[in-house]
Order: sequence, then structure tokens, then C-alpha cells
Amino acid sequence: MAQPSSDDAGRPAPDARQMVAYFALMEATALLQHGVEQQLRSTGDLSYVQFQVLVRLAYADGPLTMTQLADGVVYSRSGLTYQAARLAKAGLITRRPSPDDERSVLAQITDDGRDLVGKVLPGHIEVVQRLLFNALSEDDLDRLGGITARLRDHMRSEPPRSAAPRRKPDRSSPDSGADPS
Amino acid sequence: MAQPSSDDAGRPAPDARQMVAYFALMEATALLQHGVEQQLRSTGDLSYVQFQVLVRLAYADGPLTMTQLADGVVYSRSGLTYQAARLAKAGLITRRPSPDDERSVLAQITDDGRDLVGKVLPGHIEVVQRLLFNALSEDDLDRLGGITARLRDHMRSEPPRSAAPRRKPDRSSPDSGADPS
DNA sequence: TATTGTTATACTCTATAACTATA
DNA sequence: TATAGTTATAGAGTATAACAATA
Repeated sequence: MAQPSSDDAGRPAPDARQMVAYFALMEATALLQHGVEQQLRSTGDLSYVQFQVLVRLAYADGPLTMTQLADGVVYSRSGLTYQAARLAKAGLITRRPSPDDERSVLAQITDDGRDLVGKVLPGHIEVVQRLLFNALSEDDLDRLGGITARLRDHMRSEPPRSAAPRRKPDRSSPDSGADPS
Repeated sequence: MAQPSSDDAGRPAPDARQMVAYFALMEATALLQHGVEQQLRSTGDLSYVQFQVLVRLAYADGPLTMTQLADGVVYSRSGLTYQAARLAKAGLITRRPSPDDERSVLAQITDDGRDLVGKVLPGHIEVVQRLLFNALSEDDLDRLGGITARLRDHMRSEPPRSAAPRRKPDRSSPDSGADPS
């Protein structure tokens, strides 16, 4: 359990400061997620993932395929199938085979789904306001927004090494999947 | 769904910018958590919660009671009991009744537990380094650390209104806890 | 009575692998 | 063959409520 508070290489021991920031980030976001999920659950009986799916569909131009929907929302296909089945059962979305490609399924939000989003969103924003932004200055907000946007892009492009997820080439991906099977 | 994307006053109309920052934060941290959890799982067969418990015990001065351990780690007592049972079964911690207070249980990390933390931690730090800090400048790091620390403190002191956790015996609010008596 | 912790139970969620059907 | 999606299954995790024991 030796902690490298100081390295032989004379480095200014960045690890300690980094780890403090890391743990603060993890705890803060855990608290935020917890608060947000409680609001979604109590107001609309929705998990955060379900809320994301609904919001995506609500703001999409039209129906989306499951693959489009899965992008960034859930980490396995079956997970999305599960959630979509749940939302469909609750009457919040519909699913039908795509006319263009019979393999695909088009998911579309229903009027009930829109109503629910409309019902849930104000309280959602309010919680975020209270938990997150009430503690931030204007400067903080800009910085946090900039930093997290950069982080998001960075992590999107650098997936966990040990996991090798199913990269989905959207249109023109030069990446040729190393799929050992 | 009307959104106040713009306002005449210089200051307000924060919602659009705020929500962008919020979504960026949520997605970035989801990616970070996912990466970190994969490393912990593949390297040490640990969830993040279990890792937290182990680390807390590893750096604690001595054994901790379940209540001390639960602080900030898990959101229900039974959840901690479940995780502690799991860790004990794996031989990573021990539990024994406290001599001081027979109601309490003292949890203590074992040598195997320390070994596992020592085994997992370097890779953990490496993942965080790669996913998080490689995308951050020194300035970013300081700012993110400062902001998230403030956020954490803020959220700790301002629990979700609708949830009313056990932390505060607030006598005057008969919340929606459905306590018929 | 209040606090500490466990147990029983039920449920949500996620991932893997096998599967179907279409391209 | 490759892709889109579902299903079957299995396990992890969490919360609630009832419970026992101690303070």
C-alpha cells in the first residue's frame, strides 16, 4: 500500500491531487445520479435509462431504429430490448418493423410518452438545478461544461481497453473490427 | 416543450447552457464509471461499491462499524450487509461483534483483502489516468477538482427533497414515506 | 424506545450466448 | 456471411419491511 506521494523521478506527485479530484468527481456524480433517479422514479416511474430513451425519441425527428437508439444509452443490445419492451408495455413507445429494412425495428414515442416526458421534465430540471447548478457560479458552469464535453469526447473515442465493445461503424468508419471469433 | 433557449437579460436563459453541461457531465461520468468498473471486475472481480468498501477499510486506522462504513458508500443498510457478506465470503474482510457495543459489527480488512487492493489499485489508477486525466490539462484538473469537491459538499448537505433519507431526524416534515401510525 | 444490523422478499437491471430473420 | 434484433438465462444489485438484539 505504498502511495507514491513523491516519485524518484522528481515528478511533482500528481497522483494524489488527481485521485482527490477523481474521488470527488465520483462521489458528486453518484449523489447527483441518485437524486435524479429518485425524482424520475417518484414522478414518472422511470429509470434514468428509460428517461434517456424517451427524451431521445421525443426530440428525434421521427422514429429511430434500435441501433440508433442504443448509441450511447445502453451497453448491450439485449439491455435496450429489455428497456424498450418495458416502455412499450407501458404504452410510452411503439415498435414496428422498418419498411426499408425488414431486420430493423422502428421505435417511436407515443402521445402518452410525450405527456410523460412533459410531466417529468420540469421536476427533473428542478432537481438538477438544486443539486448541481445552485452550487456553481457562472464561471464554474462554463468550465465544467467545457471540461466534461472534452472528457466525453475523449472517452467516446477511447473505449476501455480490456473490453473491446462492439464498435458500430456509423457510416464511414475506417476501423476494421478486430473480432476474434 | 418550450425551452427558454434565450433571454433578453444578460444573465438568465441559463437553462440551455446548463442542460448541455449537465448532459455532458452525465455521459462523461457514465463512460468513466463503465471503464472503471470493467477494470475492477476483470482484475479483481470487484464492483465499484465493493472496491470502495475495501479501500475505506484498507486506509482506515482500524476496523469500522457497518454504520461508519455505510456513510457515503451505499444508500441502504441492507445493501451494505449484502456487500459485506459477499466480501466476507470471499475472505476479503472479517466481521465480528463490537466489544464496546454489542449491537455493532466491526468490519476489518484481511490480508487477502489488502493484497487484492494492492493488486487492483495500479490498474485502477491507470484506467483513470487514461480515461480522465489524459484529457485534462493541469488547469482543468484543478478546476474540476475544486468544482466537484464543492458539488459533493453541496449535495451531501442537500439531500433529494422527495427522498428524505435517514440522515436527519427532521421532526416537522411528515414526508411521503407512507408511515401510517 | 431508539439504534444496529440482518433477513426475507421482490424486483430491476445488465450481460452473454444462442437464436431467428433479413440483407 | 454479416447485420438487426430478440430470447433465454443467470447473476448482481438494490430497496422495503419485518425482525432480533442491545442500548
